[in-house]
Amino acid sequence: MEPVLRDRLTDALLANLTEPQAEAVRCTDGPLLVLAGAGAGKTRVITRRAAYLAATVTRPWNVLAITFTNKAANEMAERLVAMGVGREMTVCTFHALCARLLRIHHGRAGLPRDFTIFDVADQRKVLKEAIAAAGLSTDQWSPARVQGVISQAKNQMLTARAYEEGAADWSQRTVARIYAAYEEGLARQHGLDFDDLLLKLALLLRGDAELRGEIERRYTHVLIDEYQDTNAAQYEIARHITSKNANLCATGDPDQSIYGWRGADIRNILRFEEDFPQAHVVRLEQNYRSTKRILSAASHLIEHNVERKDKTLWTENPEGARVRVVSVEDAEDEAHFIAHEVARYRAEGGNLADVAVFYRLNSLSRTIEEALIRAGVPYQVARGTEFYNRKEIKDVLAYARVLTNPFDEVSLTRAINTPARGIGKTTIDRLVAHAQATGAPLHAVVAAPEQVAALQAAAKRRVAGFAQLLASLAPLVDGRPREGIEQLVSLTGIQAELAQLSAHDPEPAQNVEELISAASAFEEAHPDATLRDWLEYTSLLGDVDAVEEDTGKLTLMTLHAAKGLEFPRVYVIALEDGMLPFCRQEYDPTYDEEEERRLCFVGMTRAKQFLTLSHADYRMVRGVAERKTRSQFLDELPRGEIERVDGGTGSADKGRRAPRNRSALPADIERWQVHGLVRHPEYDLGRIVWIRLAGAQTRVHVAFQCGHEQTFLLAYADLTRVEFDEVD
DNA sequence: TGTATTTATGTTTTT
DNA sequence: CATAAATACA
Repeated sequence: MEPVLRDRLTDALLANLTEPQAEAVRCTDGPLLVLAGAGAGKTRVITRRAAYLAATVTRPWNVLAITFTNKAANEMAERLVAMGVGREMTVCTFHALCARLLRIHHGRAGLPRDFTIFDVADQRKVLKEAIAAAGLSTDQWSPARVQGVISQAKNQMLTARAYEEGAADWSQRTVARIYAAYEEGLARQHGLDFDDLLLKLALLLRGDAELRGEIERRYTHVLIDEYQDTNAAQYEIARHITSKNANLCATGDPDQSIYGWRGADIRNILRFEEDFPQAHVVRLEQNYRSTKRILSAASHLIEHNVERKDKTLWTENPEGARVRVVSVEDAEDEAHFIAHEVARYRAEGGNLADVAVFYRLNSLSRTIEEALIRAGVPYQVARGTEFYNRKEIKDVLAYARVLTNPFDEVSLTRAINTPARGIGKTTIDRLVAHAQATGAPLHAVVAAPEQVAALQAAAKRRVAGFAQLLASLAPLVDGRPREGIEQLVSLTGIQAELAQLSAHDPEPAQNVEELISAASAFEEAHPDATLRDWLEYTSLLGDVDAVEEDTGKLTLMTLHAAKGLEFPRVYVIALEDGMLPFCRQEYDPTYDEEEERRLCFVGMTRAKQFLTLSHADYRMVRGVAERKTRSQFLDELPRGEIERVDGGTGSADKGRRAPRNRSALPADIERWQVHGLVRHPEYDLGRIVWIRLAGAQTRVHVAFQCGHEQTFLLAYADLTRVEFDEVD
């Protein structure tokens, strides 16, 4: 770059920054920790810093910037282009970086070239097989739970072997067996799960000094955003790729650490100065986002955390309106209140893109969505992965995946009978059995069904037909994404089937069309990408990545997804005990009150102008109305900044709400016992076989005299207890 | 074999 | 409530 041009660029990059911000941009040598409070302009600073590095001490391709979401990466990359830095800088998430490096260095990592990334559903299938293979039952070993344990282990850098060595009791030793079988299943299918991406790269770097050197020469300067949410594997990767240059810039905020449940270790950021004794630390504590009142409310809340580095956010922004705490009777009223207020805002000329609703649980969006539809308010939900979980989309992608990686049995067994071509469970079981017996990969058995003695002639013919279809589709994976998907949809017969279905249900066909558009859009953004590349891209997509800007729509998302975003008008709903802070049971061992508080803090600090917090007296949870008390967090807010609002009761149209006193446990619940007698209007007398006490979820299993047996949700069941002396 | 219906069962949050 | 698995039926 010409010196004159360069000076002009660096001047521009330092313009309009406060002194600490400019310091974070200018400090190019050695480790740097930027402790940036919420709304302190962190994104702006790191983007400028990346550009500044590229303009002064190094070249764009020597800079690696790691963000938390793909969306953040794309936005940063775009801004860099606008600043004249070009597209050569590496800006991506940890997971994308790992996928890329493992792909390039698959040989050194001991991975097959064609490995694919398994999503949670695929993982679940492999895990179920692993549980069966270990001779265990899924009743006792819930796949969901084991999946969680294995994921946690991988995040802590524990391989199956290491986990087994550390197993302290019988239960852990059993999980170790399942873990080992699961790894075997994944390896056989050439699959990596999300956690593997991090784990495998960390292990590769740990044992390969040459590769470390190579990467360090390539990336002389590394930036990692949201450092407070890195886990052990990410931490190790970060250390490995920066140990020599030590040009690591970590940015983050301990008060916004909200991924502890996923293995994120807040200590990674807290010990940065120990890891790098020569580290320079910059604190950004001036908030440019929120009004004084919003900031004050959020600050008061977070100060209730005990394990916390002291930090005081301040702002020169106006005082603003008070933070509202809205009380309503139930979720319908809450939704009605928000929908109508937003509709009014829109009618008065407001832009819906200014408005966001945050909640702790995805399931809470439904009531809000219904109210918004009724009020005619357009909205988008940050749930990108949901699209890719639809049956018809998975069907199409199963083909793409099996073509990319023939060893992928999850996709192979899905594609083999979609659309239905008479290859059912029995046939598949026989193919699998043959593969197991001979040790041949399943795809090879499918390609040569005539060798499977157990198969009937007709079945052999059908399987051979499918194998032929696959072979004819094979070239598509190295072609263009859009054309590949189009060909695939048409040649497999999926298109024809969906077209036929369209009269009854047009959605699947539309979704497939949307998938083709998505492939098309990717193609435009990445002119030389193949179907294979697109597949990898889709498997790394997250929920927030689907959020579009300037759509003129209101945005709904979880509090977790909201991190890093900002909106002029924010609603945080369901601030109730057990919802936010969220807690499944009294004795929930994973409960972390401080993390829940940080989550609430993150939500509140997204708001620029107006912040509304709401709570309801009743809320339906899993189909049962539950009495709720207001969240303790509401009582931790400063009285002076709060305005209490009665959201009105019964304002919503609750037409089909059950009028009877359903969902109440019988008053004499403590006298119900096993072997006790009960009466039911239909089945009459019965004896209680077992009782599972679980609050509103309490279930009883009754064996009736008539021979009928049934489990009841006690709150709903029309059962009455019968004393012995009432019986004839 | 494939589809429709019933029934059991379970849970945050995400790359 | 919502989904997945199990079962009944065409």
